[in-house]
Amino acid sequence: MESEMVKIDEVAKAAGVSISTVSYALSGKRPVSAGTRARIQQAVSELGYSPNAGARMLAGSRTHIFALTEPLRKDSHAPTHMSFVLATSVAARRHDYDILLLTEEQASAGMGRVAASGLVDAILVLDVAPDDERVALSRTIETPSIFIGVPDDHEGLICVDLDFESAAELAVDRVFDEGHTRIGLVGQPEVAYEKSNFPPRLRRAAHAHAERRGAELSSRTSGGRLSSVAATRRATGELIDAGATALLVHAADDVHGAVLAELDARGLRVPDDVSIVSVAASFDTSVLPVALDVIPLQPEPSCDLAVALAIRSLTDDPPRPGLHLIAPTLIARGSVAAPRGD
Amino acid sequence: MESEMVKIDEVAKAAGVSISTVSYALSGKRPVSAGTRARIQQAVSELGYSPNAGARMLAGSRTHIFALTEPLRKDSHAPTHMSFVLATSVAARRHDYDILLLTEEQASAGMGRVAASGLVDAILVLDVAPDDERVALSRTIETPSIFIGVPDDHEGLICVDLDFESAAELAVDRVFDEGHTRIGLVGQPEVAYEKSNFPPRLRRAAHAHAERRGAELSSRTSGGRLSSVAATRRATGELIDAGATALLVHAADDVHGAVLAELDARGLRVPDDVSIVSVAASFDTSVLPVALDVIPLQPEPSCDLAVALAIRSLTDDPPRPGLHLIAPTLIARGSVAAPRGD
DNA sequence: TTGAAAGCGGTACCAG
DNA sequence: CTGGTACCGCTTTCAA
Repeated sequence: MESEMVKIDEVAKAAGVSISTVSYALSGKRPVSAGTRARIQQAVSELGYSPNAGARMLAGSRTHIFALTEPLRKDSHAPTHMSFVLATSVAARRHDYDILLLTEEQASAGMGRVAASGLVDAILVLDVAPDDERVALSRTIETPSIFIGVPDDHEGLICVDLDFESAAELAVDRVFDEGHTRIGLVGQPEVAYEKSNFPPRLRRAAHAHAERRGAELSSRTSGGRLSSVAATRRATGELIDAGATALLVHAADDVHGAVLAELDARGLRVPDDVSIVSVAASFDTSVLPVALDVIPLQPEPSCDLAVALAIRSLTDDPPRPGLHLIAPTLIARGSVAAPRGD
Repeated sequence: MESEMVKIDEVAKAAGVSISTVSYALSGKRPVSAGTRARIQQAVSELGYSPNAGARMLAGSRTHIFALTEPLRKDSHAPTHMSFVLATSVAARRHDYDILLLTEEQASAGMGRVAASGLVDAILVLDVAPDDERVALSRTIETPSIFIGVPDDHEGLICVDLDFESAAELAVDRVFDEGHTRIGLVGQPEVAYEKSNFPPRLRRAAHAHAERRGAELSSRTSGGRLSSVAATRRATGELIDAGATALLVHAADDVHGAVLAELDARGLRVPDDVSIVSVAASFDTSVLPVALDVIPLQPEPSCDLAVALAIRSLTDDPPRPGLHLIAPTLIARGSVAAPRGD
C-alpha cells in the first residue's frame, strides 16, 4: 500500500482530520477520541506512514537516538563486549531508541561530534577504563552520558555497576554457609586499592561481613602496579598455607588463571580441596580452565538500567550523579563444596 | 568558546555574511572568496559551530547515516563479526558517515523502519546467510542496500565478496608451485553445490586451473545437507588414499578441524606430509589447532568497498546490481611445503 | 561572489 | 476534542 515516502498531511487527509490531530494521536500527548484515533491508525498502516526522522529531530526535542561509545579494541574480549553492545541495543529499542555506534578513535572523538550536532539524546559509555579519557569529554558536553562501569574519577558522573559490596557479602555467605571459616581473598594489584574506588570497598565489605559472620578472612593483592602471575601465585600460596579452604577472587581473567595454576601445582583440586568464588568478574568466565562459581557483572541488567537512566536523564527529574548499583547474582558452577573434614 | 548550541545565523553574524554563504562555504557547493571563507572558518571554530543533524537531514538530501544490519546471533563467532562491524564503521567515518546499528530482530525489522523514516541514506547488510530474509526486505524498500556476502538469491542485489574464482586459482598455484601435482579439495556439503552460487564456481575454477597447469585435482564434499565430521574425515581419507599431497579446504571452521583430525589420526603432519590451504574462509582461522595458509575474506577490503558502493549508490551513477569482487590475498602460515620425495 | 527567502516535515502552542 | 500555524535550523533556488 505504500508508495514513495508518505507524509503526515497525506495521513491527515486520508483520515479526514488535521495534521496536528494526527501528530497528537501518534504521540499521545493530547487526548484523541477513540473513533478519530482508529481512523488515523488505519490511515497510517494503509499508507505505511512513518514520521520523517529529520523532521522529528528538528521540530521535536528528541532525536530517538542514543550514541553507544565502545572502543572495541582489537585485543579486547570480543564476546563479552558484543554481549554488552547487544544488550544495550535491545534495551534501547524497547524504548523506541536506535543506537549510533561509535568505535575506535570515534569512541572519543565522536562523542563531541554527535553532542554538538544534536544527533543523539544521550550517550552510553561502554568498556569503561579506570582512567578513561571519555570521562573528561563527557564533562565538556551537555548531552547526558551514562557510564556502564566505574572509572577511577567518577565525580559527577552517572555510572551503572554491580553492587560490589553486596557481591562481597554474597560471596562470603556462599562459602561460609558451606562450612568454610577460613577464607582467602585474592584481589586486584596494590594500586587499585589506592587509586581506584571500588576494589577497597569490596575488600572492606568482605572483611566486615566475614567478621560479622564469625569467619576469618585474609586478603592478598595480585601484584603491585600490575597483576602478575608470580605475585598471584605467591599470594595464593600464602593464603593456602595460612589455612584458607576457600578463595574469593576479585581480579582479571589472567589472575584467575594464575590462581588455578598455583592450586594445580600444589595438587589441590577444586572444589574438593579448595572452593573458589569469582567476584564481580566483568569478563567471560567460561574462558577459564575450571568452571567457577561467579558473581558476574551481567550485560542485561546493567544495560537495561543504563538505558532507563538515559531516558530519565531527558526528563525534568534526571537521575542524580553517582553509582547506580545492580543487585548481585551468584551463578553456581560447582567450584564450591564443603571443606575437607581433616 | 562554545556556549549552548550555536546556530548558523550566529556564525553568519560573526563572520559578517549571510546564512547562505556560511552554508555554501561549509559544503563547498558554491565558490566562496578566500577571504570570506577564512572569516567563516574562524567564526565556526571560535563559536564551536556544528550544524544541527536534524536540520541537515530535513533540508538536505543526506542524513549522513548508514544502517548496519548484523544479527549478532549469540552463537555466532564474535571476533569475526566484530571485526566486520569495526571495519565498516571505520570506513564509513572516512566518508563522514555514522553507523546506526541494527541487531537481533531489528536486523530485519529495523531495515523497513529506518528506510521508511528516512533515517539513513543506505543500508549495509552483514553476516549474510544463503537464505537471508533481509534479501526480500531490501527489495521492498527504496533505500539502497549493500550486501557484504552473497545470498543464494541475489538477483538485483549489490553484493561484495571475495573473488572466489581467483582465490581458487591462487590456492592451486600456491601448492602447485611448491611441487604438488596431486591436489585434493575438501568443499562444502552437497547442497551448497546445488543451491548456492559460488561454491560451484570456486570448485569449477579450481578444477579448470589445475587442469590448465597440469595438476590432478579431485574434490569431495564435506557432507550431504550439512557438513559432518564423519563425512569430512571420510572425504579427507579418500583424497589422501588417492595420492593427494596437498589439500585445499573450502568450508566452515569445524570442517577444517575434522580434516586436521583425520590427518592426525593417520599420523600425517602438516606441512611435512600434507600441505593445506584454506580457501575463502570467512571465520577466524586462528581458532584452528594448526596454523593454516589461508585466502581469507578480510573485513577491511570488503567493508571499504561496501561503503564506497553505498556512497556511489547515492549519486546519479549508482553501481550496477551484481557481485563486486575483492582480489584474494594469500596469507602464508607455514602449512604448505614441498611434497615428500618418495 | 553574495543575499533573501521558500521550503523540508513534523511539533506544539494558541484558539475554538 | 480538534484545527490553524508559527516555528525548529539548514539547504538551495532565485535574484542581484
